[in-house]
Amino acid sequence: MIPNGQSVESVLASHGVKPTPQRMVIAEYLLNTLDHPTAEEVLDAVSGKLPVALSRATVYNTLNSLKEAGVVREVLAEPGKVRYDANLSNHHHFIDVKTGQIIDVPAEKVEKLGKLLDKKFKVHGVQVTFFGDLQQDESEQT
Amino acid sequence: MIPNGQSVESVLASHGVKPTPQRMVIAEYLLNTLDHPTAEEVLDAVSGKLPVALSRATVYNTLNSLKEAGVVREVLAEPGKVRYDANLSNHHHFIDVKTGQIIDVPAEKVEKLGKLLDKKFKVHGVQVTFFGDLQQDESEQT
DNA sequence: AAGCGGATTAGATCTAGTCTAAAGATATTA
DNA sequence: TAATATCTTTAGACTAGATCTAATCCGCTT
Repeated sequence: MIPNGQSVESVLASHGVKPTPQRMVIAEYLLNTLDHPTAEEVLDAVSGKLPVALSRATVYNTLNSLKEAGVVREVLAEPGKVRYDANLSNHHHFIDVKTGQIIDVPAEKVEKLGKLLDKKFKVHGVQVTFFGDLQQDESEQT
Repeated sequence: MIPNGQSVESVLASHGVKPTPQRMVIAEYLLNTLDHPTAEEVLDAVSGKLPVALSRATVYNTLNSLKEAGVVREVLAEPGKVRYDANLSNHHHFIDVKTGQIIDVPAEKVEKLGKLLDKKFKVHGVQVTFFGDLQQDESEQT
C-alpha cells in the first residue's frame, strides 16, 4: 500500500523509475490493492484505463522494472505463477501452500527470527511460507 | 533423505504408492539426494536407469503421486519452476530469493515461530523464505 | 486366456513469460 | 526546426515448464 498522501508519481520518481502513463496506471493499481495479483490480473485490471491499448509485454516490462527498482516484490505462492506485492510497508508473508492463500504479517512479528532459527545467518527480512495446515485458532484471536 | 536402512520400496508402500519400476527409480533418486531437483533434473538423472524409455509425463505423474502421498513436497524458490524435496525428515527451508538457494533447517529451530508471529494461527510446519540479504555471519558460525 | 483397471507412453496442447523488430515518444543538440 | 540518440511500447512470434489425450502396456482376478 502507498504511504500517507504520497502520489504514485513521486513513488516512481523516488525509486528512479521514469513515470510513463503505462507505468503510472500499473503502479497505481498495485499500490492501492491489498491483493497480490499476477501479471495477468494486473493486465485485466488496468486495461481500459488508458486511451491506448496496453500490451502484455509492457505489463511484464513494467513489473520487472518495478521489481528491480524495489517498488514491488515477487511472491511465489503457487506453482507456475508469480504474484506481485507493492513493498512500501515493512511486512512479510504467510503462505498456505495447500490453497495459495497469502497473509501479510508486520515485520516486527518476525524480527527475532534470526536468533531463534540459526546463528549462522543474519536475518534482514523474511517471508514465511506454511507447508502444513494453516488453521485459524478461534480461542486465541487477537 | 531416506531414514536408517529403510528400502525405497517400503517407503512407497508405507505411503500407499504402488511401487512400479518407474516410481522406484524416481523415488530412489529423490530419497538419496540433498538437492531439491526440478522435474527436468529428475528426468535427466533417472533416464537410462531403466531398460525402457522413461516418458516426461511419467516423471510428472510420479512426482504428483509422491506429492499427494506425502513422500515429497514442492518447493517454490524461483519463478517458473517447481523443485521437489523428499520429506522424510522433519525440516524446513530458507530460500534466498536473490539466488534461489535453498537451505534446509531442522524443524526444532522454528518450533516457537507460531507464538512469535501471530496468535491467530497454529503453526504445524513452516517454510521460511528470505527476501532480504541472506548473509553468512562469520563471527557466529556453529 | 479373457477381461479389467491402473500405469506408461509419445506427442499435442496449454499457459506464463520472454524475445524480436518495428514504431512511437521524449530529450538534446545544433 | 531538424537531426539524432535513447528509451518505451507494441503485436505477435517464440520458449519452457507442465498438463492433457488417446492408445498401448502391464499385472491381477476370474
